[in-house]
Amino acid sequence: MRETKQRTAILEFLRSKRQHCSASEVYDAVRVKIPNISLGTVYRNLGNLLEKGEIISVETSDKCVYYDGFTSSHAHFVCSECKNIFDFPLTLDAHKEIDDMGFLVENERVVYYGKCANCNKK
Amino acid sequence: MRETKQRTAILEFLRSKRQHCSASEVYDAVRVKIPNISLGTVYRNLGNLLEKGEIISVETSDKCVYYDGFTSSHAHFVCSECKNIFDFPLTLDAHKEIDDMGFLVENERVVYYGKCANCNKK
DNA sequence: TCCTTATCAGTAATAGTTCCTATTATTATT
DNA sequence: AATAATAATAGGAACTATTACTGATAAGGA
Repeated sequence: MRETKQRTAILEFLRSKRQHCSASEVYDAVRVKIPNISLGTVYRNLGNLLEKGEIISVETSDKCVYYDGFTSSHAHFVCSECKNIFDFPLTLDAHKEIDDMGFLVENERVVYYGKCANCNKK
Repeated sequence: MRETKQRTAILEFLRSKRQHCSASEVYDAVRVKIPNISLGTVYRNLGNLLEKGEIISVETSDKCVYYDGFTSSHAHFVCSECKNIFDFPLTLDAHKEIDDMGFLVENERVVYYGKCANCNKK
C-alpha cells in the first residue's frame, strides 16, 4: 500500500476528530485540504484503512456507515433521537462464557441502540 | 392496522425461518404464496412489524438489513475459518452501566469475530 | 350490501456506495 | 536526477437497497 496524501489526510482527520463521521463528512472535511479529492477515493481509502484495522466502523439505522479513528475497542451507543454516537468502555468479561467453550474471540463489535440520557428525559 | 394476507405471510415466513433474512429474501419467499406481491409492500410491512415489535432487525456490514422473527435478542459469533454464525445468549447486565447514566437501551447488537471451538483446535 | 380508507401493485425516484477508465503520482531502479 | 512500472487518483457512470408516489383493491364497520 503506497502512501498517498489523500489517505494520510483521511486518517489524520479521523484521528483528530473525536466524533464518528460518515463518508460524506470525511469527504467534506478532507476537501478543505485537497479540494479535488474524489468521493470514490474517500470510500476506497476508508475501506483500505478498515481492512488494515487503522479505523473502525459503525452501522446505524439511518443506513449509512460511520467511521472512527480510535481503534481501541469500545462499545458504541447510537441515539435514535439526536443521532449522536457515544463511546463506552467494553465490559471486560463480556465474552468469558464464549472463551470457556473454546472459542477464540479476536475482535468484538458492540452497538447499543436507543435514547441517550438527554433525549430520554424529554 | 388491518390484517392482510401480505403481512400475515411475511410474519409467518419470518417466524418459520431460523435465520435472519434480507428484505429481498423475504420477497422471494412470500412470492411463492403471493406471486404478485410488491417489493414495496414487503418493505412497508417489515417496517410496520418492526414498529410493533413483532420482528427485530440487524444491520450487518454488507449494507443491507436483516430481519428476524425471533424477537429475543442474542449475540452472534462469526468464525473467520468456517464462516459459520453461532448464536449466544446476551449477558444480561452488559449495559447496566449505560442504563445507570440515564440512557435507554432499546436494542443491542453484539458480534464477536474469531475462531470457533472447532477451528481453534487445529 | 355499501362506504370509507388503509393497504396494495407497479413503478419512478433517491441516496449511499461501488465500479470503470484515462490520468497522475509514488516508489524502486538505473 | 531521470526512467520505468504500476498503484492510486479524479470524475463520473452504474449499481442496489430502500423509499415515495399513484391509481386500484379489498378489509372491516355500518
